[in-house]
Amino acid sequence: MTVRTRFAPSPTGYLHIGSLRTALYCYLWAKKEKGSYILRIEDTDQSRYVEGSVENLISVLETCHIIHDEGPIIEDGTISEIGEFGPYFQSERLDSYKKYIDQLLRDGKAYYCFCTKERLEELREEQTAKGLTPKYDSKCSHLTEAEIKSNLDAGMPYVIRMKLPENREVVFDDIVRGRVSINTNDMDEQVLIKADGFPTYHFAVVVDDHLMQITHVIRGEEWLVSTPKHLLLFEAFGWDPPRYVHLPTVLNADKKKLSKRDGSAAVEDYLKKGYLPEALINYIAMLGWSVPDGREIFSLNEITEEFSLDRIHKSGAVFDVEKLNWINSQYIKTMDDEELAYDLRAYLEQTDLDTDDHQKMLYAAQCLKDRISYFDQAKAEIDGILGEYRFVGTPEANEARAFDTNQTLYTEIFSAIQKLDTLTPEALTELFKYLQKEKNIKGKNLYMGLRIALTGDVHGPDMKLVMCIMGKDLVISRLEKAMK
RNA sequence: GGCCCCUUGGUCAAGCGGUUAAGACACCGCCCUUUCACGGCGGUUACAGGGGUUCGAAUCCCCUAGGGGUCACCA
Repeated sequence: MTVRTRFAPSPTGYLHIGSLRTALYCYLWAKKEKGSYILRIEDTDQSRYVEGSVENLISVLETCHIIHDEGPIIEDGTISEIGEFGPYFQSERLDSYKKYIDQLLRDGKAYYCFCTKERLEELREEQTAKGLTPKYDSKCSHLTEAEIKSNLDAGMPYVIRMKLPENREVVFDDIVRGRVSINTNDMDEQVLIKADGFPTYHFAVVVDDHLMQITHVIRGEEWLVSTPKHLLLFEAFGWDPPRYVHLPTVLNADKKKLSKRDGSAAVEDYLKKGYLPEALINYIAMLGWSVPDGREIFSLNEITEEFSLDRIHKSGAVFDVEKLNWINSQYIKTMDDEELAYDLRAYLEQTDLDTDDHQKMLYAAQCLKDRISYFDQAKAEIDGILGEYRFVGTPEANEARAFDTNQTLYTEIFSAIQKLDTLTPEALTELFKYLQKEKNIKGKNLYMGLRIALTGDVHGPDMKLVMCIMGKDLVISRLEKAMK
């Protein structure tokens, strides 16, 4: 049987890091097995719909190279669909849900419920007060046919609930969790169709996974305990259920579920900060999955080759930005200067560096390549070079000023630089080599003083590249200032 | 609180009855070096606790503790 997986987000905002991993694993498993990966939009809660979030979702997944075989796509700014199992928006599948809920109703596997929200709330309060687990009391399942008809005729609002067998142990074999067992007595008679006529997740997911011939449901751990309900529904219809794969939670540093409040839980945030999609995907893939030999840097294709569901971890994993930084820096190091210079443009626009000056951008790329972990850090580095000249009064800088004493040396550098047309690393290397030899001066004494004179700092990237980025004019004017 | 799930260093993790318990990030030290960084070398740090089973347990079973998830007409 061909493997078919699906990622089924609801369009309620940005794409969460944890969701990205779910999507990635769905994609990986489908590709690994030469199957299909489907994107389905679970928009059954109209009140939570966020304008533009579908478009955003699709574009973020696309930049991360997680491309679906079926589902909504964006062409020329408008949304259309590819695949033979559509529509892929649940809000457009209401006919299917209607058909199947009627079947359940006929078979006595579901029933109308006319209880008001007020009664449900009171019930909950009572149960909670008694220390019981809140749960619907099945009142409406005892309604006679005549009562139901008259309620319906009277136009009473209603929901449809699923009928649960009593005291039955529902057991299933989750691919990462193993055997999981839950008793129906601990379950609630879930609403399947809401008062507005829309299905709940629990109903829609079962109908759609069946109709779309999904073979593996790969989703977050938060669905683990509701899986028996879904299984019971599959059983009620006489359908074969898919295999289930419940992924461990992505945690924050406090070992709580990573959320918006932790700063960056949105994939877009990382993309904006200048993390490479390839690196992000690489890191995310390793959060909860690994290979025996310990390799950690993988391309998407390589991960696909190696991927297997049985190596997915059971316990939650803390999202560690430090490690992400390291992985991303590894990717940056493999970029060539042209590539890096191009990517850096957007991040350096607010600095004094002329991003249209290709040569200088190349110098910037060279000198930042193994200093930054992600692109956004480039700004501070360049500001440190070109920004406000600062003879900062820090103790560190003051101490280092001890080097800044050889005025004749600077005079010599000054005139040598003035003779150069433009500054190049080669020309500067030659100049400094000559000076070191002629003046018998230690590299440290030469460079340190120069660095302070030019940048007012004691730390920074390679001096020659710094000077090339500054350019002849700025170097000269700062030297003049330092010599006074 | 009920139910379900989880538990190897600070973090990600290898391990699936016999290992000196890998590796990576982070941290510390040394080397390289014009500083910082990069890189190289080395180091500190772990099987939650207690019972079993076994000649032998990180690996199997039980209990305890801790953590997480879930208990909506949200997904």
